[in-house]
Amino acid sequence: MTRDILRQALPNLTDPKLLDRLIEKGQFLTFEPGKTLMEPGQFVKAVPLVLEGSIKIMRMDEDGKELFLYYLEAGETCALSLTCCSAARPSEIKAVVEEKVTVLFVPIQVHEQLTDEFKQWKDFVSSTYQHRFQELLTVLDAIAFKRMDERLMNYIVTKMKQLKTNELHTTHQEVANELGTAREVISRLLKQLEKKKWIELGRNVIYIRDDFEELISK
Amino acid sequence: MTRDILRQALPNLTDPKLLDRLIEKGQFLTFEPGKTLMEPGQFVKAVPLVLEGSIKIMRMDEDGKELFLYYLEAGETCALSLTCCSAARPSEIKAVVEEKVTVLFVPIQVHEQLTDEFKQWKDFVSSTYQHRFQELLTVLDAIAFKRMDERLMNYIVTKMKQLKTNELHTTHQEVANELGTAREVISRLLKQLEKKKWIELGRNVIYIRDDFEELISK
DNA sequence: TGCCTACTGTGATTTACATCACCGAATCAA
DNA sequence: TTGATTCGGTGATGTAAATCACAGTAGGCA
Repeated sequence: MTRDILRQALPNLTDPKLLDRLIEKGQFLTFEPGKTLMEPGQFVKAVPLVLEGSIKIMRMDEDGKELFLYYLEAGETCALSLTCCSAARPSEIKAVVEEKVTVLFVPIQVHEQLTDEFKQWKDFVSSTYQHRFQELLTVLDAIAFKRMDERLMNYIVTKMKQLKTNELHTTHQEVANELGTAREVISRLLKQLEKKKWIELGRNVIYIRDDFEELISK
Repeated sequence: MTRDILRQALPNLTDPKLLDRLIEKGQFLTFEPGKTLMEPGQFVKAVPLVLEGSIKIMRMDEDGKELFLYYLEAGETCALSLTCCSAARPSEIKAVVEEKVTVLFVPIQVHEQLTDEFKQWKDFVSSTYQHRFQELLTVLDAIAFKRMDERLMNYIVTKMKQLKTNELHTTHQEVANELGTAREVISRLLKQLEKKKWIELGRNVIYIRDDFEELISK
């Protein structure tokens, strides 16, 4: 039942009236991995609430270069959608499904009513802003102050945790895109990690040692 | 009268009850240029509302390198303060007075009451988040996708507009700090701009041609 | 007046990363 | 099966920026 999915994904939203409204006014949709949900320039007319799975959010520059920002996971919503809809501005980001997702789309007008009527919703939105702000600052730090090898290692850890696995099924090209660099750079850095025996490389797959996170933090 | 200052700085806050509360519960303070209002690690216990003047907000990394994020100007508040207080986390940024400021500090509990009680305040906070989000994304783009010469030119334009002058009284070192780079880099890039006759350099001062902005945008 | 310090200019060298060029190996599709 | 395509490896070279080194100069102040 949809109500249970909502409860599970959003334990902080307990008010039955709020849940009723979300179920009544929102639209439940599911998407397969790889599906692009949002591209720069598109207008946002609903706030997406992720109930299951995850969505990858990226920033893009004029000539198509991209940069990974963060994941939206179950129970989260997109601060950028919130800002874009409210300001009636086109999206500044690209959103691609990472793991099969169930999303509840809440129309922007409904979202605004809910903000006025339900403290729980207001707090949820506010904590979303806070969370995303923190994440943006982390990305900023990485780009401004860290070298690519460190960023790559952090990327691997993030992906491992997010997908709960220590085999990443991806290509060097894809990793390079998400870190906003060139394929060769990633290939070379991965090779270095392999030489240190911290990972093993296969075609379309990176096997990561269980103690990878401890290794990099020292 | 303080009420008039508030009205002028914040034309969107018209509700007399809201203004009364701000005046009654908030604390008005002024600071001189150069004064550091916030450093990383400090805790925030009040939301600062800038009424006059401006404050420079910077991100810092572990070894003290800094990076200019944005200015807080009259009528604005700091989204990071909002997130830090609410989450009771230490500040992640440094705030330095740029032009003599008058600030109204609103204690965090009062801010939270106001959010519940006054739609105008809620909207103000929400639009602050949106605005800052945009600005953070702009900074992110600059660092991720632009070269230093372009960033320097944008920096000059921003400063010119913000201080409403075409003479910047500053040192190359200071500019370098704010852009997170080395003094020599800035000196060389400024020299290039001088060779192109877009600016003139003096000791502690950069004179900028009136049509600088048009020049760089072509 | 003269010294000291802060600011600026500039060469030389190093570094991280980007770009180019190309190769072989794995995989897919006809 | 074979030809094409995608993926990964790696050298060579280019480039923005960081770092080092040092010298000249303007102002502050003793």
